[in-house]
Amino acid sequence: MADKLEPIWRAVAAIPRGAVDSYGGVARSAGLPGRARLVGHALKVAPAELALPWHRVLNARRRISFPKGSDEHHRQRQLLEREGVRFEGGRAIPATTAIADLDAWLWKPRPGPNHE
DNA sequence: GTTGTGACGACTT
DNA sequence: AAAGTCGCCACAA
Repeated sequence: MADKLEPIWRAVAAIPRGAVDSYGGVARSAGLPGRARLVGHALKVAPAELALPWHRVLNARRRISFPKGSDEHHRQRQLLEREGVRFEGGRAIPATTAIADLDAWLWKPRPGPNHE
């Protein structure tokens, strides 16, 4: 078994339900920065027994990488929606977006007394 | 060895 | 926004 694929599979398995990650993000988590394509390959050849949440991996634009209209595309979208991920204009909105938005609000430089 | 392809991504037009 | 270009590298022919 290729040693490179195992850390990738682990990283994918670690994506929480309702969340999504990108191929590049998974690659970095696996200690293989710049190897996004390898992640795609790893998922393609992943043994079914691992039951990986492969559907939580999208491309950097948070879009499904399969051609729109393909069976795989539809299957992935259905699996994501089943766990609370919504789609707007083909873009995936993770179930944890509310938290991400709050985080952005907390960090956004807003008008008012600000001390550095 | 060389070439083309690809579940990708960052950058530049 | 959309289309190129380039870097990445495993794999098949």
